[in-house]
Amino acid sequence: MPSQPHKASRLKRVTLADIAARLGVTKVTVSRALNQPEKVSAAMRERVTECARELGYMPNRQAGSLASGHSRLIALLIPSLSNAVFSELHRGLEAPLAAAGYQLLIGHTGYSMQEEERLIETWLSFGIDGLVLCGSRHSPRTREMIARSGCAVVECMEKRETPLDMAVGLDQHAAGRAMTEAMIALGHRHIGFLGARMDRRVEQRLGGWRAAMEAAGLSQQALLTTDAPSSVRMGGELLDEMLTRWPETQAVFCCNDDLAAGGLFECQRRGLSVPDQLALAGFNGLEMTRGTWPPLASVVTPRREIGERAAALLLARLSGDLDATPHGLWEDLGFSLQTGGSLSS
Amino acid sequence: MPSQPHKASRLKRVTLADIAARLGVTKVTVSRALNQPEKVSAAMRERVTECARELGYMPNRQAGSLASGHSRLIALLIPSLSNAVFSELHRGLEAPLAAAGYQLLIGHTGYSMQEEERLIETWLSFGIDGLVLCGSRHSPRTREMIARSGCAVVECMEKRETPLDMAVGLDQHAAGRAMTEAMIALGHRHIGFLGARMDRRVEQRLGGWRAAMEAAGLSQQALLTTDAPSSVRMGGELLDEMLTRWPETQAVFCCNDDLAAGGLFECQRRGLSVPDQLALAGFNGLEMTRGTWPPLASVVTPRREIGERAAALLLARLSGDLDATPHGLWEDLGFSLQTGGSLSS
DNA sequence: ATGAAAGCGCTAACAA
DNA sequence: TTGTTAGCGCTTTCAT
Repeated sequence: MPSQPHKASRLKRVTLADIAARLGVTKVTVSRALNQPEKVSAAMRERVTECARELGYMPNRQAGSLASGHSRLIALLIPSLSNAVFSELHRGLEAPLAAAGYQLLIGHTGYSMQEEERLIETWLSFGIDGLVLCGSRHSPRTREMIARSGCAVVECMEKRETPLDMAVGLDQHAAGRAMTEAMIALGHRHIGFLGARMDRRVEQRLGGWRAAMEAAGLSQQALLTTDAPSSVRMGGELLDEMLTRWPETQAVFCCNDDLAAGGLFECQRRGLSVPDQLALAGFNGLEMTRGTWPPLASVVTPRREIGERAAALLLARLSGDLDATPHGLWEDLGFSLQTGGSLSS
Repeated sequence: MPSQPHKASRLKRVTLADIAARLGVTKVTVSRALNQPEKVSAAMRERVTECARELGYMPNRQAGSLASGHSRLIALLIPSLSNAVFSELHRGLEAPLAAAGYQLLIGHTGYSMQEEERLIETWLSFGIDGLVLCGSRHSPRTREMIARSGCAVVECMEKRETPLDMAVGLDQHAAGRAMTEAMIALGHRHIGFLGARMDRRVEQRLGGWRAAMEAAGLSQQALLTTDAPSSVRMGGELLDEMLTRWPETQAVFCCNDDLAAGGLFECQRRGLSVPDQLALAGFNGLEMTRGTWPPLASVVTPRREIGERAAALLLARLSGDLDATPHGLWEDLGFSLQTGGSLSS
């Protein structure tokens, strides 16, 4: 590694040894006073904390982790920073993990398995104790590294019959099917599907739409997908194309709420009334769906609860409650439908 | 620290020593073959990489960092995970830092100075080499820890006359003023301001609105703010209240695009035509503003460029180009106005 | 309640 | 090109 002139200019680091020397005790005592205060006399505790404060001591956790073999670090890998779904997953994880003394790291994969692999390699080499992943698609090397490391893992969001270790989420296929069935039940026959950023979860939702349409004997013709990132604007463009190609369309199921919001704006642009002339539904039930006009119908997914449950599983695993949380565990947290609004008045 | 039964169950870690023993050389040689391949014979390089692969070797970066004194880790602290502004800042940082061999850590402060302090303490104790912060408000302890550590720092987004080290962003006050002046130039007299999540940047934008209104001799009465998080829904609620209390309002400047989008939906709910009956503007110029109908007027901020510039400054500092990047440096990357659409047809 | 010794896995500086 | 010697700062035993 190259030299680092900048750091060279800093003050010398204060270490346990400095405190120990100043107090005429050994490093062990100082370490205990700071990390296991009950194992040290009240007087000593007092003197050590006072001196640490005075000198501006900051522990070196690299050294600590190296010596102890664990870091109290848990990494969360999310596909997208701007997708509110993952920020709510994060919210669910953060509090319980922090309460148990774990620090949550956030990594950004950009929906790339390769980037996921790179990040996991980095995190593992920094000694993380646990890992939270989104989805169930991982490279072979990712699987191998995780297995070797013995790191606790939870896979989130989608159904996972054979998890790497533990998994918690919902059945995206069933959710897609349920919403489509609701649309059919409202009397719609020409129901289109709009999908962007076609990752596994979106494909599962699409599968649900297909299953429902097929079961009802309806045409699966009005289908438009793109691998490009999902966005409000993309929703408008896709809906425009759909209405141009299949003008008979009565209802559109969008693979997420951003797309559906864009669809809502496109309807305004065209002067189409929602839901009277066109019914619209999204997926995830983000906060936004209750701020649009009309309110957006959507499949509400328990993102935050998934995070909370994932945290609980991780903590159980890390604390050694092995029997209570069997490997291969899969928990289904379900979903619910938010109808009305953009679907029916 | 508590015991860790889970990790105990894993395979023994493969270390440099294992490879060295197997090859009948010393650890140093193996370390060199892996990290400074040019310092070792081609044959040796070959044997080492092969053996490392075979044994599934994964370096321990805690040990490496501890020994070398640097980690090649840079932390980015963002106030909100779901705000697209910060995800684009991240995007700007990521590529250049990765290209230079640095790993970017993401931390989430939730707009809390205290959480920022806690995170910085954690990251510093894990030996980060650089730090990217949003904004210029930091607790005294945060400043002190950063100073002691000698860690390179860039403060992003807002104007900063006296940075901790380096800063890059834009003048939020001037941006707020410019948009307000544009609204005035369009002939509007009753211009309201809507603000949520009143952090420093939003306060500066509000200050810009005030300055422009005052300069034009207009009333600053139509002002509604809340400390609650910003959201589409909140935008609708605030606009509803504003139009109820000040029915004469002709134009509304929202402190960000989410709020403005909510305002757009509220106008639909009320059957108000935008911009004919009410003009609307947001702030940031997110992708979304080009997906609404009508397209949303907004102040376009160079978030991505700020990230790229921050990365460049950090790398310059870390590589020792001290003279080229003076401490106390502040770079203004400006802004631009996106008008038309929701502001005027 | 405190200490002594040993070592976590790696890299830096210097030798050969 | 490769090896030797010393740590980095902390936490573990195991003693006392």
